[in-house]
Amino acid sequence: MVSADPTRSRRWVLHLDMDAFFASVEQLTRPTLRGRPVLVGGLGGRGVVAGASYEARVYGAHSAMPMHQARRLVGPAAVVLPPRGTLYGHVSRQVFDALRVKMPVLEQLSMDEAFGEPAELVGAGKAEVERYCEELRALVLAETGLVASIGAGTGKQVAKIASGLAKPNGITVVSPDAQQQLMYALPVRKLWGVGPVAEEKLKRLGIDTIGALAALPDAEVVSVLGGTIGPGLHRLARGIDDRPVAERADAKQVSAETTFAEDIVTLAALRRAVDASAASAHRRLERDGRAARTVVLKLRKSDMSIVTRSLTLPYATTDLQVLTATAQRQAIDPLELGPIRLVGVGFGGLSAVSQGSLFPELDQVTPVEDEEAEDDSIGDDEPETTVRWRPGMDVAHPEYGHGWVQGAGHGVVTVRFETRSTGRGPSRTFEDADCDLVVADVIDSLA
DNA sequence: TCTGGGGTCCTAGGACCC
DNA sequence: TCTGGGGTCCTAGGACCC
Repeated sequence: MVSADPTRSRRWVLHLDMDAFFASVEQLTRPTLRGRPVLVGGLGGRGVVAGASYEARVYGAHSAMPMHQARRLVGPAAVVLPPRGTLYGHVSRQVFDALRVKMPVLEQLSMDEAFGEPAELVGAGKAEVERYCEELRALVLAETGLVASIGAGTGKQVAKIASGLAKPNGITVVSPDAQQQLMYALPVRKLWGVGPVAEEKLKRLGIDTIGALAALPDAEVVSVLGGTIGPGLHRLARGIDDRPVAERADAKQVSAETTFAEDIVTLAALRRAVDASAASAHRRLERDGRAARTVVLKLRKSDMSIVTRSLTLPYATTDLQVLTATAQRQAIDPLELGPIRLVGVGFGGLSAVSQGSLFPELDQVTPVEDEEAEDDSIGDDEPETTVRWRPGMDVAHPEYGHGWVQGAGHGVVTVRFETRSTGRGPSRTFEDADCDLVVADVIDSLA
């Protein structure tokens, strides 16, 4: 075993992971849902679970599972809600802002996960690390009302595995001498970077566990997993993981994509979808504040294969018309390509300043002919009942306050009036057209 | 009624430049 | 007269992560 530098080997890396984050935020802000099996995700036929409460996991539901399947597993008690991304982002910021006070350097992996490597834990013992993690958990709970689990170990890989073991609502500190025993027994898939493909390759060689991978000669690992990925994974398997914890750089691209309930089969329909995706990605670009040079069009066919086309402009721009036209230029007629289930537009080559063009003559955007613009505009949505209220929406009423739509249809809408601090609130039913009921800010549900 | 949406990184070929 | 080598940028696809 290589452990060259003793100060390195005594560092502690922490991995903090919010428990069932999306579902927990729903249960926090909508007290009626506490203790109930909540599924957050797409409601349509092609939706998948983005978050499942522990009450839902008991039935076997988990994230990335098709929603209809999760629903069937959980049964009639299931509460299915559309994601409230803005709210999760807001709470996520609360979590990590609070943590940064204690741990200034955080490597955030997603809305609900981050690594930390606190300087004051260098050389600390297990009990001290546990105390520290308990303080972090208390901090998160006090700040947000939510529960986080934390794993600790000599490196990122072990810390991440440890936080998985700590869930729900716990702490797992893996000391250096316990590390190998723990790791070697785990399936190789648990290694960060081993997905379905690498797992299958290793399986064919009879390599099922991290220990078996660790025991393989270097050369063999390289021949199976490649010269770039292979050596890194081999080191991780052997418990060598001195990757530093560092703040993430700015995003390299922003994108927006949509899967349609029914496949797109005409060019006109594809054009409309590209317009919508470009506009949506453009909103992200504006929030980001940078300009883009490269425009990527992504199409997923009905057989799930992905086709991408990209074009790089001579200069970076924030201009919606230019970016949209560049995306449109890359569209492929579904008559040639086949039915399309997903359309996405991404903007890359992001640079801080939006420069004017050095070559204005190149800026002529060849307008895309809007062939068949008129036809085909029916049939992409459900029957024309202007649905004002959808389940899961945040609403407000002058008398009852803030609430959320539990059910809508047949000319009436049922609203549960409650927020984080109210406890379980009353439900009331209104006429669809009731003027007192208005759409409300999702953040108000945290009150 | 199969399989979301937001990302990262790597590979590999061709164009182009010196 | 049949042929270099290195570097960068662009494009397309794919594995992987949460």
